[in-house]
Order: sequence, then C-alpha cells, then structure tokens
Amino acid sequence: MKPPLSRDAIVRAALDLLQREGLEGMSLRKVAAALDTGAASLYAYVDDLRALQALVLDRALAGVDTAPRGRSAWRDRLAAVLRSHFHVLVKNPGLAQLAMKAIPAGPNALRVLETLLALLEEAGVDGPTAAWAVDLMLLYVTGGAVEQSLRRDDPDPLGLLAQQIGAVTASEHPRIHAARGELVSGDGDARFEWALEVLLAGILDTPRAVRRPTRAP
Amino acid sequence: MKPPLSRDAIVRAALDLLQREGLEGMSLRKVAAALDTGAASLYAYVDDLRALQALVLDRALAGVDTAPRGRSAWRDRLAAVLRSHFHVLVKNPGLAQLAMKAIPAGPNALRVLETLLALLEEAGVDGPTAAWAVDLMLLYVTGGAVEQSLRRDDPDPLGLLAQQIGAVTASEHPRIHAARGELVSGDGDARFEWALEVLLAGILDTPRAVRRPTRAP
DNA sequence: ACCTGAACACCGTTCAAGT
DNA sequence: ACCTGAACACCGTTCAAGT
Repeated sequence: MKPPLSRDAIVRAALDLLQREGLEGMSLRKVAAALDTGAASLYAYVDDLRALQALVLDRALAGVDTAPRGRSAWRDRLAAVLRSHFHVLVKNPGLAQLAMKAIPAGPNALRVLETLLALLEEAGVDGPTAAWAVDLMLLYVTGGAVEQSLRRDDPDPLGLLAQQIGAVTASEHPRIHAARGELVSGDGDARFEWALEVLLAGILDTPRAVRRPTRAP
Repeated sequence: MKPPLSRDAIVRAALDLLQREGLEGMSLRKVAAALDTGAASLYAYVDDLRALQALVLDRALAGVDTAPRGRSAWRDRLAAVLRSHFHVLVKNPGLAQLAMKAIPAGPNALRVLETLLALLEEAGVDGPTAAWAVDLMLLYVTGGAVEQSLRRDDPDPLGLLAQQIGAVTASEHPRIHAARGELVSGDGDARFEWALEVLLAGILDTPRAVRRPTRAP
C-alpha cells in the first residue's frame, strides 16, 4: 500500500509541503505524516532538518533554466538565466528565505554557477572579477526574491513598510516623504530588470584585475 | 528586587540574548526567563514574536552611524554609512538573518534611509532612480551580511560550499574548477568594498528617468 | 488593571524496544 | 538491518484564575 520510504520521496513530499504551507509548514513531523510514518523514520535518510532543507532547495533549483534560447547575445542569455532563478525562488513561498539560510551547494546550484561563469567569460570579464560577480548577482537574486516574497505574503494589503513610509512627514524625513511613492512601488519585475542593468553595468566597469595604465608613466 | 517589566527592558534583554545565543536562542521564553518572569507576561508589552524581532532589529540599527566625518565627498560618506550598517549586521550573530525576515521599518531604519537618499541627491541621482537605488544597496548590505555571518558561524573550518566547490572536477564544471580559489576566498571586507564600487558605478550609469536623446531625431 | 501558572498545540532529535 | 512509539527538551500563544 504505502509507498516505500526513500530520500527522494522525502524531498519530494517536503517540497510539496513547502509550496503549500510555506517555510514554517515544512516540518519533519509534517513531512513524515504526509508519508504515513513517524518523524524518527526520516533520520535513516536525512541527517537533520538543515540537510533536508538544503536538499529541498537544490531540488527546486532544478527548475532554473540554464540553457535559454541558444542564439541570442550573452547579455540576453545571462538575464534570462537570472530571471529564471529569480522566478523559481519567488514562485513558491518560503523558498527564497530558505536560500538565505542554507547556502546552496548542490548539483543544481553548481550548474547555475558554471553557466553564469561561462556567460561572464563570454562577456570578456576576467576570472577574479567573474568569481565575485556571480556571487553578487546571486546575492541580489536571492535577496530580491526574499523581499518580493515577503511583500506578497504579507496579509496586510499595504504592508508594514508602506504604512511606516506613508506616515513619515515632510519635516521629519523630507526625502523619504518626497520619494514615498517610488519607495513602495510594488512592481517587482521592473525593479528586477533595472537592478540587473545596474549590476551588469557596474561589473563591466569595475574589474578587479589591475589594468595597464592608460597613460605613460 | 526585580526590575519592573517594560517594553524597553524586554527589547534590551532580547538583543542581549541574540548577541550571545544567536537567532534561535532568542525565544520569548528565554527573554522572559532573563527578566525573571513567564513568557505570557511579555504579551502585555509586545504583540508577538515577530513584533519583538522587529523592535530588536531597529534597536540594533541605532548603532549605524549616519553622520560620518562631515567634510569628505558624498561618495566617501555614502560608503561609510553602508559600511557601518554592514558591520552592525555582521557583528552579532543572527541579526542579518533577522533583517531578512523582518522588513526594517522602525525609526532607525528610516534615519538610515533618509541619509542615503540625501547622499544620492548630493551625487546628482534623480529621485526615482535614488528610490530604487537605496533599496538595492540595502538589499546588498543585508544579503552580504547574511552570507558573511553564515560563513563565520559555520562550525566547519572550511564550510560546506567550499567543500563542494573544492570537490568539483575540471571536466564536470571547468569554470568553477578554475575559479575555485576566488569563489571561496573569504575576505569579506574586500568583497564588500568591491561590491560597493560596482553598485555605485552601475547606479550612476543607469538612471530610470528618460534622458534627452544625445543626437537629434 | 496587571500579572501569571498551567494548558494547548506544536517543534527537532534521541533511543530503547520491537520486527 | 530497518523501523518506530514514546520520551525529552524545547517552542509561541491563550486564557482562566489570581492579586
């Protein structure tokens, strides 16, 4: 009757739970219950909760498309990979937050990493710069996804931040008051595209390798 | 004998606990115990755990220096504020992760926000761009602090990510293999300074406002 | 009004005892 | 060897009962 226990079945059940109930809802006890067993039984296949979370994260990252339309320029392909990563994290609640506590180091994370390094190489970015650049880009993807998830899952229609910012008077904080519309504008995708442009422009402009001086000494 | 309960005493005790035991160690029960009372008593002063976490975060952000040496260029002052923010988050374990789950919207967060907006205005950045730019910079500060905290608090001397990356073979992922030294180089402060340069260069180069076309139509 | 002990509904993890 | 029920040491939150 009952499907046999396995690491794979456990991770699948956990991811399913995460999607439906969020990060707090993905407990060992609930995963076990979903598989018709007790929490203790999971320890035969998984070291502990942290390890399960890392497995769940990497399984979800399988959904990141690292081979978008083959013929376009490196810039478009880079943007497409990062956008795909971003959307995978935003799509199901809790995953972005999970990515912030469990450093992704599984096979799918490595696949994404390798792809990004290849694209930066194609862009002419030197090795040391590319190494730090992928870290920065992935940090933004994860952080931006967390921010967008929090905003979306907030039961408040407006959100605490928006309320606080709306309550700021011009005499207290004139610039916050003046920018209050722009600060809370919820258009997550437009922000993402703009941030991508910023990061790329900055990275291309800030190589770590010492450049040969332009003028003679 | 026992000091009277108050919101302020609760937040202070909680921050103290956070610094000594990390995010998991800061429970309502332990905060109550530190104040010689029961957890239920805290609910007279604080809505729930989330609210307490937000208060603790903002209290810690009081340590962010928004008025560094008055006479230097906007760029140096901007870097100093962000560096101060970064170090406050990194200094005590758990705070950076807390900043990722509780959107900071208290008075100290607003003070930092206003300062950053003023500095970008001084830099000649237009309003809409500045609004998104502060968000991006704060996202990096928080994300970078989380990453550095995780690395530091990892009991592993090397860390899981470093192990995984070290184990990657040249034939699997040639670029990760080639960049393995740079990818895991733990020099957090150098990375921070580089990332700051990248962000500033990118922001100055990517205004949201439509620019007047350079050439005639 | 303010405070609190006990209870409720959960957790992750361990371990002796089963098959 | 594999599995598991019960136990252990925790959680956040509620609420009736105290002063």
